[in-house]
Amino acid sequence: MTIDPGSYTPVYVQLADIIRERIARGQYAPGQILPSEQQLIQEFLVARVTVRKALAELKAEGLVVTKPRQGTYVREEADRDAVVVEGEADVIARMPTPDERRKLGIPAGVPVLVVEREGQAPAVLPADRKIVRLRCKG
Amino acid sequence: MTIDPGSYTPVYVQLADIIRERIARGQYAPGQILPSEQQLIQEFLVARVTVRKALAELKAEGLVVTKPRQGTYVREEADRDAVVVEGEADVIARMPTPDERRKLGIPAGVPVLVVEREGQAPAVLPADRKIVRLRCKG
DNA sequence: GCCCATTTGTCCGTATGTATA
DNA sequence: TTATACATACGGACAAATGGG
Repeated sequence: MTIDPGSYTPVYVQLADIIRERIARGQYAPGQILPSEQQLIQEFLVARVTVRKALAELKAEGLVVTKPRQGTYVREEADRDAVVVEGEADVIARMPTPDERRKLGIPAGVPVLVVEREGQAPAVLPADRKIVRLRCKG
Repeated sequence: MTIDPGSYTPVYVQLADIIRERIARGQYAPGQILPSEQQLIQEFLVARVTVRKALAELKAEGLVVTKPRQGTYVREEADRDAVVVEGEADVIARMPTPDERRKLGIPAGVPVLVVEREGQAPAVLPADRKIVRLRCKG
């Protein structure tokens, strides 16, 4: 897997694809730190902005998280608690507002689940830690 | 609402906040085109990267979409079809893979809903056009 | 149909700040 | 203290497609 600067596919997309593939293969495992931006620059011979753009893609996908002045890590899947819904409900998903991100501690690239039930205020759940489970009585 | 370069809040965050506010107030309405990057550069006296970073934030939030060589538009909320699920099911949300984005035509900043049912392949639904409606038989 | 200005996309270089190890 | 690492922000350049006249 290598980068072709002459390709019509942007370099940062090619780079993101390569890193995504390495994560998928387990070469970079969950919780593990990725090579630093400098190391990626040297390995693939691209500019820093290009590396950062590739990493930004992976962040937006929720695949990695970056800790300032430490590094970029493969996101670990947390165990997700089930929020049990009995009866009727509508469930939507969307990206959180900045306020919701702060209050719920939601990292970049993670959506929220919104559960709407008759006569109740909508519940906003961080999708990396919650799932909605429908159960019927009987 | 103006930009303070001396603030500890990054300029691009301040700019994103301002534009988000204008969208919320309806100054920029759904479907409407935002000022071009050049216009934003001149209005707020910042560099182009800064404008682009602010717009990237709003894209990641699903608030705007950009059409290459045309402009950046306030995303219009489409009517969402209800996918009715009866019986037991788990519903999760996550960002789509690049493959899923292509196949389902999902814009940036829009998650997918995944419905998992016993003995069935998971259903992957674009969250900007679908909602999951949970129902119990009876 | 053709030309041209506009607009976003991509890519590079450089500099400074600041927290971490 | 020093080196490392990411974050922010400035600058410039070229490509490619759209849209208006």
